[in-house]
Order: sequence, then C-alpha cells, then structure tokens
Amino acid sequence: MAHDQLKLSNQICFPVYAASRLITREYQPHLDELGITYPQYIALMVLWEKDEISVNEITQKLILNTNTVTPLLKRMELQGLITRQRSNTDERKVIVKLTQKGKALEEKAAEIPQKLIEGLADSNMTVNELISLKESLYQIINFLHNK
Amino acid sequence: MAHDQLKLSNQICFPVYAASRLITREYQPHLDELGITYPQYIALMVLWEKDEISVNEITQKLILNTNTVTPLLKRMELQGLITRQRSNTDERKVIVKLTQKGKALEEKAAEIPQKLIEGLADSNMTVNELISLKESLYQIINFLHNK
DNA sequence: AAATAATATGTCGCAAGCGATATAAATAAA
DNA sequence: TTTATTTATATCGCTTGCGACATATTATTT
Repeated sequence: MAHDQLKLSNQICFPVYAASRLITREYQPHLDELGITYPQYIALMVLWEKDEISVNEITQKLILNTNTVTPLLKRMELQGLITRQRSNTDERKVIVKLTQKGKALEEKAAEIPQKLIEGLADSNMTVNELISLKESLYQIINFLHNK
Repeated sequence: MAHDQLKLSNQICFPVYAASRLITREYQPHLDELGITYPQYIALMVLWEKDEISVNEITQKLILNTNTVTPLLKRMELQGLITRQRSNTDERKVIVKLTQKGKALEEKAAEIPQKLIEGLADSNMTVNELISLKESLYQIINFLHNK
C-alpha cells in the first residue's frame, strides 16, 4: 500500500456511508411492521410535519432529486398512503396529500425513534456525543448542499 | 405535528443518510475521471491495501452482502479492473485479484482524498471535529455491526 | 405578442443495496 | 462413512439514487 490516504480507515466518507446503511438496517424491522421502507418513512415524516406540499418541497427537505422522489411517491400512492394532484394555481406543481391511511401511520411510527435509541443504549455513546455528531453532520450537509 | 420525535431534524439517521449521499456526490467528478463509481472505488481501496483476497473478505471490509458485492465485482471484471477465480485450496472461495489496469488506478486515485479535503476547507469544520465525527461513526458502526 | 428563459415534474437506463432463496463445497456430527 | 451443518458464493426481484434528457407550464425579455 503505497498511499496511506487511500486506506479505508483514513476516509471520512466510508464511515458515513457504512453507518447510514447500518442504521437503516436497524429501522427495517420496525418499518416492516408498517409496511414501508426507510425513504418512504422520511417522506412521510415530511408530510406529517406539513401536509399538502409540492413534490419540489419534498425533494428539498430530503435533499433528493425528482427522478428519485417521483417514483417513490408513485409507489406510496399505489399503497394508498398519499394522493398526487396537479395544483390549480400552478399547473406545473403536483400537490402531495396524506390519505387517512397515511395519517394513521403517524401514531405507530411515533414509537420508532424511542426504539432506535433503546437499540443504541449499549453502544456507550453519550447523549452529548450524539448531539455533537448530528451537529457535525449538519455542518457538512449545509455546506455541501448550498455549495 | 403531534410527535416531535418524528421531526426530520430530530433524527440521527437522516443526517447520516443525507451526508452520505452528499459526500458521495463530491467524489463523483473525481471518480468519473477514473471511470469508476464510489462502491467500486472503496472495493479497489480494499484491494490496493491487500490484493488476492476472497469475495467474503471484501464483503466484511465494506460491510456489504454478497448479493451486492458479487454483481459489483462482476462489473469491475467486465471493466478489466480485476479478475475472479475459484480458489484451488477451497473451491467455495473466489479469489479477487487486481489487473494491471486496476493497480494502475491507485496512482490517480491517490490525489482524490486531498481534493476532497480541499473541497471541505471552507466548511468551518476543524480537523478535530472531523476526527471526532469519524470516531463517533465508528463507535456506531462497530456496535451495530457486531450486534 | 412572440421569443426566451426559468421552473416543476417526469421518463429512461443503469448501478447499488438487500431480503429471500439456491447451490456447491468443506466441516462436523452421528 | 453417511448425514447434517456450516461456509462461500451466487441469482432473482424489488426499491433506491442519479445522470441525461423530455415535456409542459409560468415568468421574463425583447
């Protein structure tokens, strides 16, 4: 190995990438009970926070492109979680709205964050470490997102 | 919004997930010059560190499953970056070996980490923050991976 | 008003990622 | 030495994620 900077352990990207997948795996059994995937879960979180928003607002919040979000929303529509309807005031926009089924999921989903934290309880991570971790990640996200 | 714990900003998973995608996007232009993707890049990093290893060793290092790694390696074989060959001593194993082309890429790739750090220079992240971030992530990774 | 640019959403093709499952070889147990 | 179990790799089907590109609507310019 001629280049130490190419060691996996010296990279910042790899631990972020690996942690992301491992944490998503932790969500999976809980999300399975709701019959949704992780991207569907965070899309629902956006809608639970503010209903009847455009596709574009969702892509902004999730930092995803329309070519990812549109098919995602279509699958959610097929599952009966949301409706998609062209805006009357601006025909370019599509307004996404929660159905009763989509709204009802919020109550069940509300228990998931607590379960996740319990799952991390034995990891020796302090609350302060987790807060600091989140702040560092948002610093990177905000910087790269507005670049 | 009846449940604050369901706010996107209160989650630990979302910033990890978003940061992972944004950082990978930063790599993309540099990796494009080498004609490889990010997962191919980290697979090569493993091989540059130790050549002629089994598929299983690669899945362990990358924390991925064989159903992800096998197709990844097949694409890399098609590109002439590696060879895949059944082990003589244990016919279950497939040994992955860098080709000259795969080895040659290391020199070009060696410049990428520096470029990435330069790209983050204006983010106001200190070196200590980055080190602390990496440590926290590995704490989560090690915990979840060995769970 | 006509032409141009910007905005919003969408399709297509491809590479990941992974659950479920299959197959073959090596190892352990009977 | 059969039989059962473990290990290693692979296939299939599905959802993501994204670059390249297409289409329609709105806003701006000429």
